[in-house]
Amino acid sequence: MDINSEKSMEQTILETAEQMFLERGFAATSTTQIAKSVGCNQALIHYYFRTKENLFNSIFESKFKLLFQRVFDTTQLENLSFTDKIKHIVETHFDILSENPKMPMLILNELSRQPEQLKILKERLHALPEKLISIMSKELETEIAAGKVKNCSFIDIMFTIVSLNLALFTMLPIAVNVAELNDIQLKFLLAHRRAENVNIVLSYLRP
Amino acid sequence: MDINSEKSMEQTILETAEQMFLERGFAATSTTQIAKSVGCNQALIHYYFRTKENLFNSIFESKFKLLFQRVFDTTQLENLSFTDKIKHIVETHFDILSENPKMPMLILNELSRQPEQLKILKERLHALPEKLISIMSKELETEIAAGKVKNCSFIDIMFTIVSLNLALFTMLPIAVNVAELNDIQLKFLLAHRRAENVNIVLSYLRP
DNA sequence: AGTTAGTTTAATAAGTCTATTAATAATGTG
DNA sequence: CACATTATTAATAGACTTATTAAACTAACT
Repeated sequence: MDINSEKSMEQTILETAEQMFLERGFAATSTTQIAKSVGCNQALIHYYFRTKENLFNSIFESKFKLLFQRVFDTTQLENLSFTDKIKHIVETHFDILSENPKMPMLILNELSRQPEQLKILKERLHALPEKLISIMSKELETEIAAGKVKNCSFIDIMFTIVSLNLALFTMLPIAVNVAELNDIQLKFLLAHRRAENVNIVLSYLRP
Repeated sequence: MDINSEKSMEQTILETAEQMFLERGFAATSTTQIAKSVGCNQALIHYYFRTKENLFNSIFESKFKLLFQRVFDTTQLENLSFTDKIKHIVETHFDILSENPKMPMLILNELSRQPEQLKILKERLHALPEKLISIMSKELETEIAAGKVKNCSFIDIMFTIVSLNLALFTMLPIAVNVAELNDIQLKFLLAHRRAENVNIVLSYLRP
């Protein structure tokens, strides 16, 4: 009897709902379906979270914050050259998305749908990227001045990194279907694009 | 009295529905809402298209085909150098998305939701990219052999182009909100990223 | 004017969805 | 043990959905 088998109903609902929201999105997931999947009465969902929106937001906000924190974590960057820092950022971002491949679509869909939620997140998290941006921007200037890196802004670099990594995971379900990839081929594609995305960004930085 | 003011009801429904599907997606758009927006009875939607799925698919398929054709059109590429061909492809793809900024999200959402529809489109359109791919792959080989371009596959180049352009438009609603961009700033961002995406791909190709 | 084909509407069936309420079961506490 | 709190269920209200049916309206042709 693991202590986890006594997992609270509230926690089970949260975890089940998260999977279902990731799989089908907010609109296409009903509290009835969640309850059925959890194996409890539908009213219980509303007992714990009152509204479906509440349930969604509490899941979404914590998950988003968690991922956001990891993306902007600077502790692993110390003692790395500028190029290696960039490489590390691309790879870390890629790996976080790898572990949460359905999150990009959910974020894009639900933050476009709920601009209020976006404002809340923005206010709550705006301080997080600052450290990374300040460190990298300063170092980028030095590199540019030394002629080691092409003249560009760190924001543009970030934009490029996020674009390359994000797009891969938003297109993945379609790509897998079109190319009829099996698990091994999928794994290969991911490893290949992970390396390629690093290459692309580093090529872009060459003066 | 323009002859267009006598636009058929069927056409009006198609056009209105297209806008609403683009704006809110399939699940969040009801035939009731479409009818209301068109200004007709809700049963009329079903009279012309029988099901909501039918209506959606006939809009989606024709639109998708149209865009797909433009992306893989090769007529404008003749007499251009390899580098200029790549530049032209990136810019054309970007411009097509610019004119249809909401299509990327709709495609990503609905093709993931409807794998059958994806198979139909795949069978119907698989011949279209062939010409472009064959031309470009051949030329790419020559360039690589001459040491003018880094060793890579055309599929990888395509993947990169689509990623960079697609991601911009999927992130755009969020970016505009977060950065609180006005129309002029938005226009500037788009022009800037259009040029930047070309730069990124061309940098990547440098040996 | 009368018939017909095509268009549009009103009414409604059958189902799902969110959310609430009241009743019951389980658990903890003095 | 008795009481209070918490968890869970059944039942249901009320709104909204897709889709169908039959009736009404419109325009064209004979």
